[in-house]
Amino acid sequence: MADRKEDHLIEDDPTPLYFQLFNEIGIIEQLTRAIFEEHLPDGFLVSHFAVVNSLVRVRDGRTPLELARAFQVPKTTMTHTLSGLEKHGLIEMRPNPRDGRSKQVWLTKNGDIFRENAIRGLVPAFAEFAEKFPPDVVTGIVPILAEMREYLDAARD
Amino acid sequence: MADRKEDHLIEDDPTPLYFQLFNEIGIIEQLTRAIFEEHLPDGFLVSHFAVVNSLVRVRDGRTPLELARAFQVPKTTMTHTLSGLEKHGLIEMRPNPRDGRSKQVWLTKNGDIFRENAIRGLVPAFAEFAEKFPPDVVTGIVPILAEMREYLDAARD
DNA sequence: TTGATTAAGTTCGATATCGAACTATATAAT
DNA sequence: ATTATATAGTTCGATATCGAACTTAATCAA
Repeated sequence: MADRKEDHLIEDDPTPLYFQLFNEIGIIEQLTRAIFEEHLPDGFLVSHFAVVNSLVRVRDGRTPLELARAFQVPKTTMTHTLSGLEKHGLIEMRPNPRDGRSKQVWLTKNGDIFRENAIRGLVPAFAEFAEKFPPDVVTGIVPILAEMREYLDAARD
Repeated sequence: MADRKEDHLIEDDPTPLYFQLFNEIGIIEQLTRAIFEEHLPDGFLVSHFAVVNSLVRVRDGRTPLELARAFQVPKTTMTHTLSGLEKHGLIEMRPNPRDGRSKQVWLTKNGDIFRENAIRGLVPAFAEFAEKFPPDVVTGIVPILAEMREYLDAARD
């Protein structure tokens, strides 16, 4: 029979552990978003960069609704984000030839330059972080985080 | 001399790895916040719960500014959050006997009940999550996340 | 076809976040 | 003591997020 300490440990309420997990994640998100936005030109948010980056990394020509789903934001939010990008000339909205209700989002030359500058601006911050948390440490936790993200995403009905 | 593959690996640009880290964290935050708020009474946000929880877990009687610093939000945001909590009778604002400019935030009985109900409502969601990600897995990554949080917090000038 | 339903995107209204400016009080300097 | 400076909190204005309702076009049914 296990001793009392062990009994206590296995029966201990795990709730605070999960609270801590999501709390740490929430704080890191808040801090990194602030750092991120410090390194973007004035008036640009992470949401702007994320969309532009996705247009390069995945592909452009997607519809606003596809982008809204990719980022899991309401389509009204995506309308707003895209209008900001369009106003700054980083994207072009064209009619969707396959659907008269729809549009396509295309990256402009300036959009591409914006992304490259943004990434260049961020690399030093990453480098500093990487000194303290080298790639192998990050590689150790990213797969679990990705699993959690997938699980939570799927659980979202 | 290391072979080419290895050379490639050690010289490989780690930037995408760090992008992914913060991206996964950002998505998890977004999804868990949504889940969290689904389980709170209508009109309450994570920020409300977080403050009430802190008043129990740390202590009440702290000033709005102390709370703003604890959550790393501008004091104007804390004013807004506290006014919502006060309007619902979950906290009481009293003058600070040590400083005529300042106030103290005290939890009410209803605030305590609110917190207990909120936690009770969240436990099932945690339990489901815990089936897929048992405590030992979470224990494996929380310390690193906590270290990252501390580092980023300290780096914030 | 014609009419009904569904879907893409926008507009509108409500609220959260946050910086700048303001008010009132405390602290420091002389 | 008087004056200058700094601090706690609020108010105000700008913008982001997001749901509801709306417009227009596509699809489905008869």
